[in-house]
Amino acid sequence: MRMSQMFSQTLRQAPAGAEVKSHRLLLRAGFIRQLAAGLFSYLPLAKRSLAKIENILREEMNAIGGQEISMPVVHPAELWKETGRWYEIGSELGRFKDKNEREMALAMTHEEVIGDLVRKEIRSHRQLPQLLYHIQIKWRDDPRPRAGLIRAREFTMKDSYSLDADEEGLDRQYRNHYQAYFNIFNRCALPTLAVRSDVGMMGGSMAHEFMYPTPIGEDTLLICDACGYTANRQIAEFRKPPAEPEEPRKAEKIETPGADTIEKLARFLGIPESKTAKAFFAVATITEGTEDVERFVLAVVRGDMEVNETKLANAVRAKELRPAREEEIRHAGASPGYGSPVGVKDALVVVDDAVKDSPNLAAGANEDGYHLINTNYGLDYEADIVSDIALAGEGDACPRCGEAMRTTRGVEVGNIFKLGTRYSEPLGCTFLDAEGDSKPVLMGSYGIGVGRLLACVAEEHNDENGLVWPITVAPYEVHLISLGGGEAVAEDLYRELTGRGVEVLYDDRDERPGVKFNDADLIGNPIRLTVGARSLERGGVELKLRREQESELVPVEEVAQSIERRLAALRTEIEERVVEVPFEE
RNA sequence: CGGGACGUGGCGCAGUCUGGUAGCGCACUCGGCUGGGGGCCGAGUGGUCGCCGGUUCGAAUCCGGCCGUCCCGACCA
Repeated sequence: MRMSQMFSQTLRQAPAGAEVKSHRLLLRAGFIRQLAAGLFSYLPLAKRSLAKIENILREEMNAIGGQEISMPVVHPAELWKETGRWYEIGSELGRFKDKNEREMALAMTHEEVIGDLVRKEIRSHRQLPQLLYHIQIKWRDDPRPRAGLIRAREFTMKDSYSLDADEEGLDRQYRNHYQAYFNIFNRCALPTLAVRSDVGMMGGSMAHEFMYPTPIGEDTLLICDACGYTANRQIAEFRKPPAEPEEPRKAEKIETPGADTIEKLARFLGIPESKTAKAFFAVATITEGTEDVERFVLAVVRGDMEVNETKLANAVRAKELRPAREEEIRHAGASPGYGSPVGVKDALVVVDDAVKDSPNLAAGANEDGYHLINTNYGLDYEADIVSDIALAGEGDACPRCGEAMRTTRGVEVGNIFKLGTRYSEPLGCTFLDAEGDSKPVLMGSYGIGVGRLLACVAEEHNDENGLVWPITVAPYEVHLISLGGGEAVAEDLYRELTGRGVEVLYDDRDERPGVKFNDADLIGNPIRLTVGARSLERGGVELKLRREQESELVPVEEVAQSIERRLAALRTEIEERVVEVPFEE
């Protein structure tokens, strides 16, 4: 491609509002343009990089038996009503009516449509297993799009769906994806971690998220460097520091004026926070039968811990969970700042397992200005549910090996879910097994955000001058610059290299050298060739890797060979990153 | 949805407080010089100042409403 004819232009300054590095650089280098919040156009450079990523996705999906299909972006509402998601999902689902006033949905994901295909096509266990995938646009009306391509409203996703007759088959497909995803991210030179995760709106029994660790990430991860345990904070477990064994004493009400936080209470009583109980009030939306009801939830953790709202929501099987308002708390007979399960009515009481095993805790008396000392689970109050509902944090002990864990932030670039029968049952996706019994198909779903992946690669590979693409994702392999006196040789080289199948971006513009060098650095193709009177006098063409400082002088007639050698080396480097990864459950 | 900020040529911004006929840098066009890290000189093109309404002799500027964009939070895969 000749830059004199290329549609993309570089920008000296990034538009205001682009704060994240990848967003700024992709904008500045002419890869993307924003149309509206969370909506982007992909210019030629981005389109080329995306095509490369998509090909990697295809290769890895095909390698584990995937077959590519394509499903619509617009779906009839009926399908989404069948799985219940039409009602479960809020404004994030795009809805509209067609000209006949039929309700339609914009695809957020494609479980419903796959399910519809499966129930129409799959009848026998002989047709299983299957792995179908497509690369398609999704619409999620995110309440807050941000960070450019990292969180867009319209985005392209590779999603695959596995269909199996039994648990072993589903497990195999899940593990295949686990490895394939590492291969994909390694081939894109993007460091990632697989972490155990919450199943969220997808439903199902097991899920992993593939996280690119970066401070701009929106998720918090817990990592144990000693044994390799990794988990999203939403579900991360940890070993809770055990309480000192004591004989339970009799609860006693005492005056604690102004001690409406755990910190103040502990200081007032002269005890550690671990000797107190913390109450958290929430209202959960729970589906009972066919109805959604709101339940008041009183959660209790030990004073030295925080409530994990995801764990709490899962413990009560809530569809939604929000903090309670003061009047709701008072209505239940509790008192904000002085709350505990003792004496509250009409509350779903959830107690963290550590509270159950910690004797003689100071807890609220449900009366402003008063606490109870020496409360004991089982003596002073009971719970509807005892479960782990505590939030893991920096330094907490690993649930597996007990070593201190650390936290880091991450961007989710992919996820894998064992859906089981979450969709096949409501949609009636059944098959006849070898015994002639009708059984629901076991499904898995596996997603990778293509644009987000591109943005993460950009986020990882850049320097103060611009992007530094890995060879597998770069829009072009070679950036050829002609300077004064080098035009004729550059033209010849451009013809020769493209003739040999090398992807060359050729800066044939009448620009000053500084402009050309800066644009080359900004765009970030891996190899730069510079031809000018000065280089020719010294005996040839300058060859420089984007990521390195020094250039090498190559005689004109050896350039093609030299380029091919360099490209092969860059590819080998990437291939060496692709290794087998042990499955961490 | 809660909090905050911003909206002025393609991009980055000033002007708004204190109302008086819209400006700077970059980009773009033409001419000339220059020619290995965003160069210089000269001449130009381009803006209903987000939209609607109000106040006023007069509104980018003051007032009200709306829309849009970004950031923090809530939410979410």
